[in-house]
Amino acid sequence: MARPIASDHGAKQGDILDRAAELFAQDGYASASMQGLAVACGLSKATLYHYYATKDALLFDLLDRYTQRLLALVAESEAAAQRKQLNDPATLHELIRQLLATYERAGPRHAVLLTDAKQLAPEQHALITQRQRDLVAAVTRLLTRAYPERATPEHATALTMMLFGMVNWTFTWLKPQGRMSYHAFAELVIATLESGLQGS
Amino acid sequence: MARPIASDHGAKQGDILDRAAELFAQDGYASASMQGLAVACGLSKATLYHYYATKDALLFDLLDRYTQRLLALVAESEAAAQRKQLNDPATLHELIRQLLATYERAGPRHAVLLTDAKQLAPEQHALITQRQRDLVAAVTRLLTRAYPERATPEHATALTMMLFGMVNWTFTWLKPQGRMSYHAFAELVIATLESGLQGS
DNA sequence: CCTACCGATCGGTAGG
DNA sequence: CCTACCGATCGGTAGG
Repeated sequence: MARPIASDHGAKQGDILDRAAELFAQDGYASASMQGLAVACGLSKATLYHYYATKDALLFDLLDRYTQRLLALVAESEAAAQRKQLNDPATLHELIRQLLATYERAGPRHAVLLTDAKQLAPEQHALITQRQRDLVAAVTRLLTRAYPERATPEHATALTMMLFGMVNWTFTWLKPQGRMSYHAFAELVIATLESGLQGS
Repeated sequence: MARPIASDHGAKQGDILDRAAELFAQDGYASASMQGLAVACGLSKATLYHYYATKDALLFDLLDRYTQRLLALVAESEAAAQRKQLNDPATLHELIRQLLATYERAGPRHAVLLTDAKQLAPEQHALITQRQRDLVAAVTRLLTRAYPERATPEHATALTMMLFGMVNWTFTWLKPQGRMSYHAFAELVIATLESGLQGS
């Protein structure tokens, strides 16, 4: 009978991914060494290689899980909006709040997604890119329903990318425990979508 | 008597920086090799090292020049606005058009600035970071004058970063020669700042 | 402007 | 025979 996998195998992988996200976000994937990651995890390099066969496999698992989580947020937000019987604009606003709440806890992962996905092998890179396209398509759908007059077929994608810009750019400047909270910033984004920056 | 510097020394440096921006943007600074850059430039590696003493010095020159250019845009836009006797919102809109027109031709440089500045030595990194802070401060000033009711002291920085998000994020999706032009996108950003996404 | 080559360090794997 | 791990070192390649 084969010996079962240690019960904390998955938990240790999760620990490694947390450390890797921090290290890769700080130094860049290519510059970060597996030796450095092993030390950060309190493991020997050989033990680290027990959990991930290659450095690439580690990066892929990190981005695979994270992009799946982001896609799941869309479904969750739509479900929550239906439960609360929200209208279309309110459903989009709910997703914006959920996205920023996620970014608040996933800053390093988001930085790695944006800067290091291109370091993956072409096939793996394509899979992650497709996930991001699916996310954009889902948000475009919500935004088209929320603001049908402005989000014409001609402009819907550009407006979606404008929204992703506002929200995703936070990884460069917004910090948990900073003066401006992620929650307050979400409301600022929503208010700007609603009526722009002119005084009321 | 010291041998004079070749008259095309500066021009060749410019060529190298153009190729380096493309290569670094594509592969990442750490993963791109000086050998690969030399080949892309049609030079031997030794000749490349004639123009830049180290790989770091090349990256620094690239980002030093580019951030200086971005800062100069603010001064130029303000001068142009004064010449045309534009009001405060129109002055900010002029800068948004100028920024996007610059990004249209500097896509690779912008990608390198956003992803690889952290690879510089701490002192050089600090200088580039300060340039970006100066740029943010200048835009915050324009935005506060343009939209004084919304851009309160409490919210001005966050709104500025929201604007930078919309505009800077283009490096991930907007392409010269694509369906949506940089000029059209600038107008979309301006319209959103003016009145949001609700139908008029 | 080239070929030849260095000291250092990388990702990944061996035996036990 | 398995797993979970260690100390040591491999071949290959980077910047210079």
